[in-house]
Amino acid sequence: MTRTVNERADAVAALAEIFREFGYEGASLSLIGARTGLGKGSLYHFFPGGKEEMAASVLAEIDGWFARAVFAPLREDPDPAAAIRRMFRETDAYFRSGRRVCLVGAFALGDVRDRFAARIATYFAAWRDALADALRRAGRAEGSAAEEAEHVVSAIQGALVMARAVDDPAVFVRALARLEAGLGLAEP
Amino acid sequence: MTRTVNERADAVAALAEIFREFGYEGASLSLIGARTGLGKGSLYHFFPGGKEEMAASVLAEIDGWFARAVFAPLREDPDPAAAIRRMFRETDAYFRSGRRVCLVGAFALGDVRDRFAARIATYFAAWRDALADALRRAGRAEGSAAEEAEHVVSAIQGALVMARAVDDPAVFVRALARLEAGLGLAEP
DNA sequence: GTCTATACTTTGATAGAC
DNA sequence: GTCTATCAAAGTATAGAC
Repeated sequence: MTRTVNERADAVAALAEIFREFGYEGASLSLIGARTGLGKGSLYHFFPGGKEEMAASVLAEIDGWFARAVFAPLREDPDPAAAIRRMFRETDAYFRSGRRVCLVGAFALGDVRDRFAARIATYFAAWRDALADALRRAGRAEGSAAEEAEHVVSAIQGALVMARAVDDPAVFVRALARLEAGLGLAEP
Repeated sequence: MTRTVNERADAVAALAEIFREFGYEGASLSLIGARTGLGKGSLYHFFPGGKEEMAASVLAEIDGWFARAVFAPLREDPDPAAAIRRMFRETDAYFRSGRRVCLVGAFALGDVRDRFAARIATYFAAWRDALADALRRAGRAEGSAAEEAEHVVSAIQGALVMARAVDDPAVFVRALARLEAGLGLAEP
């Protein structure tokens, strides 16, 4: 039994890795079938909308994970500095210390930008705004918080690009450390 | 006469825009034919290796442009601070103030990463090392110059990703200004 | 050099048996 | 739910006339 997927949630998780590795156009249905161990029949049973619905489901899953694990704490944790430190920890873990790319960023640069434009924009804006909120609650001035948040989110993306480009995950780890230190939060 | 391309160099320039817009897999030969006004026969006359040779030629052209306009001055200009300021100006112009994506970065995240891995890595490493060299010559300590250069190059990439993701080129302009100011170079 | 026509493969997607 | 068979369309690439 080479079956690796038993329900839709498993399928979405597997699809995420496949899209990360091969991109949207590069992930053919035959490749997806081989990787998930699911035939086309099963795939279209889970995702009647075909490949586009598969990718949309993956993006929704990513969005949901970040909303729960990162954005919500940034907005709601009574200790905003702790929430920001947690953001860096979760980000490092999620991106496997630079060995995993950001699918949303890859889609933003790639051929499917327009197809998922709304969801891509929402993901980045939500991250930036949640971080700005935490910075404000931690005592930053309005304008400074917004600018700093935009910088951190965009620099994280850049570190993922460069880590992958030069094939050195340490680039990402160094960037996270530098960004966190640059915010000058009190240690717990 | 809808012909838009008269020689190989024109074809490479047109191909660069097409790959930027649609990605490698998304740029089909029929699309390329339609955009360049060249038939398949002409395309295979210019690029016997097919699409892969087209993309490789584009990457080589980009690499060459940056080497001449940015990397060489960073290494050779007797005034390293001026070369760094020039780097920011050229980068802003090249990426159309955030309206153009970096094809090398897009390839690094995308499905063709492995195919062009060597050239992608070289581009990023050359930029980082040339900038570190200029920073060193401008008086930075060894370790600080390398770290700062890595940060600037990766943050530029991230700003391009985010500008595209939220569809706001101003993100890129703000990032360049912040990075340049952060280097604390004397104004000319 | 450039075009048209075409070979051959793979794509995403559907239908129907079980 | 899952499989096999199959579809039409699009993919890259080649051949040959001009």
